[in-house]
Amino acid sequence: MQVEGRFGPDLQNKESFVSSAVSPPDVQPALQPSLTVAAGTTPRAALEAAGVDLNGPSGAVVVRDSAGVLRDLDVPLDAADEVRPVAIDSPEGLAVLRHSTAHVMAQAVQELFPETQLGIGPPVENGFYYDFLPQRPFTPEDLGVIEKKMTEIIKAAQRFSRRAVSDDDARIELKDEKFKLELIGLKGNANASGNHTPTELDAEEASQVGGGQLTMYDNLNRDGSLAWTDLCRGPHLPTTRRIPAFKLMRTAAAYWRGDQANEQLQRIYGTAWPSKEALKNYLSQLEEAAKRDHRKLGAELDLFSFPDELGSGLAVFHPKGGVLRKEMEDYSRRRHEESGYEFVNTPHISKQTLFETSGHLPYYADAMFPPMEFEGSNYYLKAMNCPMHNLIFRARGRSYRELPLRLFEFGSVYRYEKSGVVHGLTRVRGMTQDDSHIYCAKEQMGGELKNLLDFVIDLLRDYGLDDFYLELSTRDDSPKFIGDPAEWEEATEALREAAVQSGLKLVPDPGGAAYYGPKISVQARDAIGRTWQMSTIQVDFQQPKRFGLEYTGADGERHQPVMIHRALFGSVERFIGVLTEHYAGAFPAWLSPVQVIAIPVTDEQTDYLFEIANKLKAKRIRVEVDSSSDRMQKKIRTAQQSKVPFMLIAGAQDQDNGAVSFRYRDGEQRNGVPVEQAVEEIAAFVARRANHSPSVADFG
RNA sequence: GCCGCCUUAGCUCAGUCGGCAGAGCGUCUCACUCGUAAUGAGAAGGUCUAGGGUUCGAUUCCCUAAGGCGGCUCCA
Repeated sequence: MQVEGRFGPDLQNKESFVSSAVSPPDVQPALQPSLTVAAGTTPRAALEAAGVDLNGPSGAVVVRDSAGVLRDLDVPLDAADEVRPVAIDSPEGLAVLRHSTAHVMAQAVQELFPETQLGIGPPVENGFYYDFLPQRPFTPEDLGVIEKKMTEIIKAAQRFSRRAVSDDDARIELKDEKFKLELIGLKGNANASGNHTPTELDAEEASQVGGGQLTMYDNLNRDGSLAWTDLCRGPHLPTTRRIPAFKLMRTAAAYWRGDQANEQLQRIYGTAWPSKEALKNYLSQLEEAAKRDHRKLGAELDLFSFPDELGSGLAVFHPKGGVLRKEMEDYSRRRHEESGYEFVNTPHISKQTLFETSGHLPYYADAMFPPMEFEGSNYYLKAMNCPMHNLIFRARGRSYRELPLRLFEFGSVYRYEKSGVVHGLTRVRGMTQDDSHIYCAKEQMGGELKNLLDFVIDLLRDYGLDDFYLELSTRDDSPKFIGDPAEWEEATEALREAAVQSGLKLVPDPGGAAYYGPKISVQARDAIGRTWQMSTIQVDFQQPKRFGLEYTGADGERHQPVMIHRALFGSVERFIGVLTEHYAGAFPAWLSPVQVIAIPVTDEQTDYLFEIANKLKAKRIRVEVDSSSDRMQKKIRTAQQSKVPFMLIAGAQDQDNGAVSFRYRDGEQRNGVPVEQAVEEIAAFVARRANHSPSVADFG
């Protein structure tokens, strides 16, 4: 169970991608037949007797016993049992492969850098890492040297040999490994005091020591001599020879046990695969992902940049990025208008007292830009819009007849993100949220949340994202969560109901709520399977209280409204980043900064194309005529690289016929289309907001 | 914020073991007028991220800062 946990949803909240591209989610490996292992014999013997493959790219590397525990092939079972082989290319087999490769890497590191202390070395999505405390940090050149040493170890076909040890013996054996000693101590604590101690091991640490009997894994040379040893729960590959393909990827720093207060270790990440080909595929998928990087495409397509003069995490949008942004916003505004939202505007700065009222200060002061002192008051750049929307609600008495009151704003906020976390458009210091706050009566909350979730999903689909799952973030018993538990319960249930009703997969996220209320977040998978957190919907009982928000009910009494926060894009910047990567820069025609490029075969057709361009412009199509002195082929290449959906090409023949020729983004062409028809086709395609690239098949 | 690496023309990158810097693409000019992914020739373009230090001399070595990249931590 713990093994599954390590590769399950807990990894999905990171924006680590490629995973699902490599191994599609929810694919179950074919169930292996079970085999009987006699008491005192090894699983290997049973597998060999049954003719199970133990060497190929799908060969078995460990077995799963009847209790669900993974076991080494060469460790005899105490009692007879039914086991199933676990193939190296199954999710669990891959984890074993990667964990064993991590051991080989640690062995190589300690051989090359004998003073190096060991941290932990678990498998992770697509690979593994091992944390070290070396004499000096690793350099990129070190990786090559370590890889070479690893190859030697793999060629030596060292056996992974399991050996049980007592805690005391382990302490003696590992007296020079302070981090391992700490893990042994933690394991002891966890056993003594049961669950949920503050020092509880996480899944990755548990893979080192396990919960009960400690075990060591000895790497034995073919002559039986000891090459290396590590404290480890196992299981492992039979021998290092069973590692078909690996590569060290990068070095990084990581805090011991993930805590900023602890010592910082040097981490090396690697990847390992059941075949050279699988490794190659993985690496080319990484390349594909790199090609889609919105930071790179943003520069290439002239969409946006991050001038140093502005400071880290502050983007400027160029004209082409501006068009994209405007189209996105325009459509969003229209949909909000149709769905009963009212548009408001609020300033970017405010006196300190507002954020005191809202409760954001002092909790979030260090995530806000420092205040400016002015006329005896401290002014803050706003990091959130909600307090200002609350003031709008409170500006006059409110009636139940006005509820739900839905206030919407493209609100710019500024957050003082730490320097190390700023990343392209997805993590910035200045952003515009498509922010909305909905005030409703408690009785309306359930229905409002359902409608809201439908609206959100529907709108995301219109932008071409169509693969979603939801995350329900709830409170745990941490003291950071404030408010009445009954209210939490009610809001959580309302969110859960809305989520269930949506029919989407729901992943629980206990403890992940905001301090003031539970939330649903919508995760979207992009074109190459990476998941991104998009929209969030949050229930808040706190701010209405703090701001004293109330409305007069049908009963003539004053009531406190429920407040729902929601942002759909998250931020406009981030959404543009995600869409850029989703479409690899080849945006849907309706969002494309330039929708049509007209290319004359010779200069003779330039004026003719300008006339056609005018007809398109009359239909609000964004069109450019390439009247440069380049040759036609070059213009086509340039247009292709700019990823415009439509190229219109005209030569003398087209001009004589009052026609024009199409070249679509996929390189397909359609010649001799009458001008009026061509204009209509383009305008119609853009108007219907199709998200796929236009091609011949669309216009038959 | 922490650790490591990086910063040379608009972009991608060479290069100088310390002696006034180079390519391709892009830009501009001229010629070519061509039917679906690069016509040819020429020109312009750099205080080598910034500040300080060492040195006869620093883009190169050292220090500091800024920005970027990869992680960690964080993400209301």
